[in-house]
Amino acid sequence: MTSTTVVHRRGHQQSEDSIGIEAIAHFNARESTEQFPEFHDDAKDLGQYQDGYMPYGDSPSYLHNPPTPRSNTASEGVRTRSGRSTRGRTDSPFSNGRISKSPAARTKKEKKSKLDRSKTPKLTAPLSILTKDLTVPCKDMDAWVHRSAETRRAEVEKRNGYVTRPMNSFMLYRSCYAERTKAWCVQNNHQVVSSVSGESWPMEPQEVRAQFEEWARVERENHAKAHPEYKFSPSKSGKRRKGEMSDDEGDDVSEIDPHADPDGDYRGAGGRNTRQRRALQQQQQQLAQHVPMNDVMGFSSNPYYAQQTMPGYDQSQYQYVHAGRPLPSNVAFDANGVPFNTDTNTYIPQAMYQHPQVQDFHGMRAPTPQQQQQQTIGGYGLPGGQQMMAEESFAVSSRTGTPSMHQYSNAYSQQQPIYQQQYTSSSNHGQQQQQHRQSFSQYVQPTMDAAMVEHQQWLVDAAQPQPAIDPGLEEYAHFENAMGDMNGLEFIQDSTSPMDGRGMPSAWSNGESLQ
DNA sequence: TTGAATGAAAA
DNA sequence: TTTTCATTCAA
Repeated sequence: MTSTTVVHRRGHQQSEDSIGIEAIAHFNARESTEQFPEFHDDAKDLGQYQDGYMPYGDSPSYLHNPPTPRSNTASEGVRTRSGRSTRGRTDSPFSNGRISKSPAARTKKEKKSKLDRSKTPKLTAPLSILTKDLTVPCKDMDAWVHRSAETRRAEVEKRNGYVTRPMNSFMLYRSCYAERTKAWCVQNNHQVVSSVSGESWPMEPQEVRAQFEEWARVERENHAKAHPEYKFSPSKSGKRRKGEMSDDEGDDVSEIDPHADPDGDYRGAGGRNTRQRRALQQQQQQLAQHVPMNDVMGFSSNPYYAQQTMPGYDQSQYQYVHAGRPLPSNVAFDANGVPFNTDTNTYIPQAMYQHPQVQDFHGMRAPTPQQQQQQTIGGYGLPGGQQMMAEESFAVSSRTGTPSMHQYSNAYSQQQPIYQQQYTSSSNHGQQQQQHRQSFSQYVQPTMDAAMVEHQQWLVDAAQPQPAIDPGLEEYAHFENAMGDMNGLEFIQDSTSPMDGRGMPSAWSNGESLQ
């Protein structure tokens, strides 16, 4: 059975994709869910194109070569390490600035998200925010992409000579937040990480994505330097195209399957040369020092972060949920409002979160964006590229009149560009800045509350056993007899005291320790 | 999971 | 020829 994915032209339902976001979009949701299907694809491409492209478009200082936008890649002759630029197809010399909509401009492909969404939390905000206060660190991607050629070659050695592809922006992003995502989801499942990352990625503010795209560019570059001869050559093992005959050549080229665990740290393939491996591990450990993302990238200058230091915001949230911010997904609260992990039935260690910036309540001095930037980006001792990037992003965002339709069906994103504009443009005027910040807070406030409610609801739902059928329904009563104890729902109702409830629904028994 | 790149079908 | 599409593969 070939796993053919039928291409439904009609955007019959993007639900699977954007539904997570949709759930958040209290603002848009009410209107029509219909608007998405048709516009989704186009809007996506356009939006992405702009978003991905513009931050670099004007970049005077950093490589003239913008990273490729999205689907329509390589519009600028991207120099791939393969030497041969992508001029095979999309790189038509003609398509100057124009995305040709030709014959059957189709959605690239229906994606089959094979992940059971019920096991993953719906994101109400990007991971950079949701996991902001987790003590679990982000990976230091800057150090990662700047690995020396020696290190890179050593890695290859470790893989029996297999040269892996450089990570693209999303993979870097995913990697950066993997641990945090696991912590937040309280699951150690790479599929969940992928899914959550994928949902979060389009919600990330431009600065963040631009930063990862920049890192991806650096990664490609350094990868090329380390492996000049490398050329991506995917195996053709896949099924043939339409009319292709299926005859010979079914040879699978892949004899080396260097990877197995998609998520984790690579575990040595051949396990040879222990000494070398060990040295490498040390190297890697040094390189992969963990540094909080906010500090690394100055993301705290982002409105998202700024807003979380708002007294009003924190206060209300703090009152609402004791942690004062979105919590990991498998969190529920006991009768006293103390958070505990529904997965393990244990209380959540305090260390899991920084405590809300209570000091901000009183002192309430959120650093200005400039301060943040200088502290974080400038102080990080980078080649300066990042600082540029940040500035560019701001500049760009200020001329981005319209947020891309697709990616933001939620209130955050729709507001963000607008706010950024004000936020940035007023950076020289303390008063205005204050004012804007305030207004942003006011605007976002209800959103965040809604998000919290949403999340709370999710937590509650998630904490329930999975029986998919509301016991309250009469219909269920009928089925109950018919189905008997088939589902073994016995333990359901002892939710009175969640703490002593032994059996957790299988859905939560993801097992797998957190390393 | 997204994105970069490939090879081949389709226009 | 150029554009579109299905695939592979990075973790």
